[in-house]
Amino acid sequence: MESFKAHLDKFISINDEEFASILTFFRVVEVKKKHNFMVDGEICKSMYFVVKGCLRKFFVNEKGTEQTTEFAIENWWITDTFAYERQFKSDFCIQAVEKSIVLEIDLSTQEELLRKHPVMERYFRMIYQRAYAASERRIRYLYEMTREELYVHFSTLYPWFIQRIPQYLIASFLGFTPEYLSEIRAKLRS
Amino acid sequence: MESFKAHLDKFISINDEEFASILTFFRVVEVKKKHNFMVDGEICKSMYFVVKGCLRKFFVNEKGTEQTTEFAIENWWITDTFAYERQFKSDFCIQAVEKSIVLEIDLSTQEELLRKHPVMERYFRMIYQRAYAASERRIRYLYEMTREELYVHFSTLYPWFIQRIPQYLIASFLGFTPEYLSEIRAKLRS
DNA sequence: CGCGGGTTTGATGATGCTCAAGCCCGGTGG
DNA sequence: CCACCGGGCTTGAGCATCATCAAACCCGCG
Repeated sequence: MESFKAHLDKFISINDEEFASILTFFRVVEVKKKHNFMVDGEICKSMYFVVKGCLRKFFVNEKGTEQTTEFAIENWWITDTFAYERQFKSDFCIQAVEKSIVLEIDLSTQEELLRKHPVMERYFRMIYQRAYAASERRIRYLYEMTREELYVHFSTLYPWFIQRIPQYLIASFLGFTPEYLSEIRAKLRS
Repeated sequence: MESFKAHLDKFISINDEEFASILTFFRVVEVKKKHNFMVDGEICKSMYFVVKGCLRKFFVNEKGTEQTTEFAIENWWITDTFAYERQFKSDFCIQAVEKSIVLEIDLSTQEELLRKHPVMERYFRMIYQRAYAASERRIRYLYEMTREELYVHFSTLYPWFIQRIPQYLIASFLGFTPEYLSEIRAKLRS
């Protein structure tokens, strides 16, 4: 869990004992590809921090196809924030894209953690601030770019990610059909 | 500023002296319609809390039309979070849609505030968490719904807002042209 | 009364989806 | 080792959604 410590160090300063104590609030989970952390219709109990691997969040639209709205790779948190905060049923699923190692925490444990370690209040403030900022930009891109531009932008920004993830998930994340992605790629190739 | 106190009370508990002290970190700004709080290309120095009125954030796309990405009404914060956090140039503008009263705070003052009143760390954590959750849902809607559905959804959820704001801004916010909004409305009318 | 910003209408065309089919390739069982 | 899946990627035809452009209209306001 050194990578989690290194991650925390980017936002707050804690010593080793403190970190050890903080760690006790989390549960380490190792899962293989396609493992479901969360299923829609059930209470969103936990949030997940990716130590290694990759998760995705998706929903099933009225046509029955899975629509990916978020990926989480190393050092990212993922959950259905709205449902988590209120302990509601989620209408999302969270699934492992690869074999992954994840830290899990549930709401009451997190509250306990925040009480015992108020510095974590600052940590989560910064994490959410960052997440929100990313989200703001993402929304802008969705407004600003055509599907083709989205793909080009994404693949130049994260070429390694394109390699790592199957194309139909990329298409699903960018909000279009695999067929159309295929067309775009063909066009770019020529 | 009782409304700001009432707003804070929803998240944290503070007494009157504490609130008075907190208030000193903010600057109260009264502006009229069309006032520009932020202009693109300039450093994003502050964040803004709307006490009364309505602000919007927009950018100008390559065709020269303004694209609204966010509204802030009473009890909402608004800024270019990414640029604010890093004190970068913003590529957004923030403008008053109506005559408004706003609380302004800049980054170093906010840091000072957080140092003096650590409870505000918790407040902002919750604010960002909420904002992020809203953003997540928004992204889902953008994936899930057609433009027409977006409009119907928005106008049933916030009918009073539709009254309050000119249509071309609604269209801009929902990501389509005023012409198309007009068509949708005509269709719904019949 | 005329001006101008906002809304409406309609014709035309691009973008991106649907559906159906074929292809490629790695894995599995015989 | 080969035959055969079957999942994912590709191709193409046809179609819906939505943008563009131009024009008219409406109405509040100076």
